[in-house]
Amino acid sequence: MEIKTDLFLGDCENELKKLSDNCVDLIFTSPPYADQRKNTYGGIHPNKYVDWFLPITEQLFRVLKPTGTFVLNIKERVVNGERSTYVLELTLEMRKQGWLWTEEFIWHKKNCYPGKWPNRFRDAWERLLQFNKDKKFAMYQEAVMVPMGDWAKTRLKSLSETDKTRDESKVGSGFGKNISNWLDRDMAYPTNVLHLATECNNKNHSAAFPEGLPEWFIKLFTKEGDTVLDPFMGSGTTNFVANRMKRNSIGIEIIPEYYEMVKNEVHPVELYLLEPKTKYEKTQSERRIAIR
Amino acid sequence: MEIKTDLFLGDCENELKKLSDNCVDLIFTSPPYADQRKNTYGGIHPNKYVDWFLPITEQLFRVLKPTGTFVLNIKERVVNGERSTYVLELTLEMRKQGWLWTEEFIWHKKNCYPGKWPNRFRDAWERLLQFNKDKKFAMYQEAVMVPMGDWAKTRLKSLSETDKTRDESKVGSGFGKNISNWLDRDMAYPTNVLHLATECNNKNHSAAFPEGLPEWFIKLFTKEGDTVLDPFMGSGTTNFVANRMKRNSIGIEIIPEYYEMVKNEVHPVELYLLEPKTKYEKTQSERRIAIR
DNA sequence: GTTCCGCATGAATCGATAG
DNA sequence: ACTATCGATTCATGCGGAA
Repeated sequence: MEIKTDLFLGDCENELKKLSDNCVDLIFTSPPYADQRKNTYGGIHPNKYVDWFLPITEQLFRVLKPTGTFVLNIKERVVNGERSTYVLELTLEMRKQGWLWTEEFIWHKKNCYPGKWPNRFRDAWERLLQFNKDKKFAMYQEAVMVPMGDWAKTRLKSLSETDKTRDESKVGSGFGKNISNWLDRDMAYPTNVLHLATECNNKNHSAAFPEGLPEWFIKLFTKEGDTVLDPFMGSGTTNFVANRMKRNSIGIEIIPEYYEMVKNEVHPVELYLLEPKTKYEKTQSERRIAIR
Repeated sequence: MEIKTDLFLGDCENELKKLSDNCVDLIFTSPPYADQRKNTYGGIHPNKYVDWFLPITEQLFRVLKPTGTFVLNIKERVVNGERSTYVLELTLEMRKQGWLWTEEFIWHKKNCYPGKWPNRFRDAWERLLQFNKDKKFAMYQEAVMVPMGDWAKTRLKSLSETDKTRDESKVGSGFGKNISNWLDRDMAYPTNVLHLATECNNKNHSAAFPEGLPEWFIKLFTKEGDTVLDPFMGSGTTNFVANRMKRNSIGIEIIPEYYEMVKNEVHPVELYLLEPKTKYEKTQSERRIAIR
């Protein structure tokens, strides 16, 4: 099976228009959060965020297959002592576009950013909003099952050592209580809470999320040979993981430095490049170059 | 210190009107979830939920002290394959009433019940929405500190140079300067993700949440002698915990069976009853009976 | 080979000060 | 008044080198 990685350099909304309808099985992305990453992405004001994002979700709706899934990793920031509401508003507006808000997964960030404030604790979670076009969508639950033999170990591992210490310090939390219920099973299904640490010691590139995050959703919502799209590619984590898992992938990035970096790191045999017309003066079909 | 537990039997909105302004330090409650089925307890249709709840939150706003906090335990149900949006809408509408949406805590239900659906995993989390009247509110962070991770033990031996230089070089957020402040620290501040198991072995009453949940928020947002309100008392978990923790509490319950059950279980010395006027034909002040 | 231990760093937030 | 910048504060993790 030949696996392709198509990379687009340019504005997300514009580049998406070059994709045909119903061609993507999974969209997994983490857009720039409002007023964050100002130094790189310029920062969208919380009040403008929904207006900025809706034209993009409209394109995403178009390119997603009817059986496909859109997973949006996002978290609202604190402004003036209060959580911004743009994620809530965005969800409501996306439903008006036809999206179904199927589920909300929680990414529990085991090693969240430190800090202390008089009225707030550390923020240790982010949203993973699942949207679909149709009530019927592809889902391969078995692919993310946890082997039962390792269940206790894995489950305990999912709660970090620190969490365990804290559990034991509580009275009667009895974590091992229900393990006996599972002894006669081989595999267990996971829940909608994911326990993952952020990757903070990656020298080359600092990804917004760990590889385990897209990996889990790629397993769950696609099979080999399917196509994964990340319209805010960044350092390309989604695309690298998709490639490794034998899924085709499409990445869109507006910052040339990131685009170049990903382009150079994707395994050449499996890379297709689509650069802006202005750069090479080629037609769209000509611009699809397979490097071998 | 004399600790009182005031119980009201009746409709939540009506009973709340009997309370004076700014008299409550913490509101902790888990309202009946929206339900399509009619004629069940709390069988409010998802489409009507916001309209039904807003008059109640208006009263809650009135009775809460300016320094007080409202913690709402809620989770939207799945209706027709989709998550209902009433919690999102409620949050937005409450802000129009003057509430500040300060924070959203996650209750990770470690032992949620097994189950299998073709397009959905087990729901292992619920929201704990924190609302305030003012940016300044009472918060006792030290009361909920947790054991620090093991890393601290080894960390303290070294006092490496980088810890100091990082601050001097001013590279983003620093660790450095005041390492001596926490040299002997063995406790850390928690995050906004709570790991608690549901209580499944409670014979008498099936509580919506484990005692650890109100306990944590009562520790965090009140001190001894303060007043806690649960406008949807149910089996009285909030009130029992508050009482044990030497906080006054108020409970409102519309179902007589629940009301009677809680009334009989609260320690008599500390119980004040406020029953509907129609039942005993007494004035409000007369109805305040201390049983000793 | 394990285990241990040092270490960089991460979608942060608040309050004060400056333009 | 209103926005922009800056300093102060704080944990946990996985990697890699050492024991």
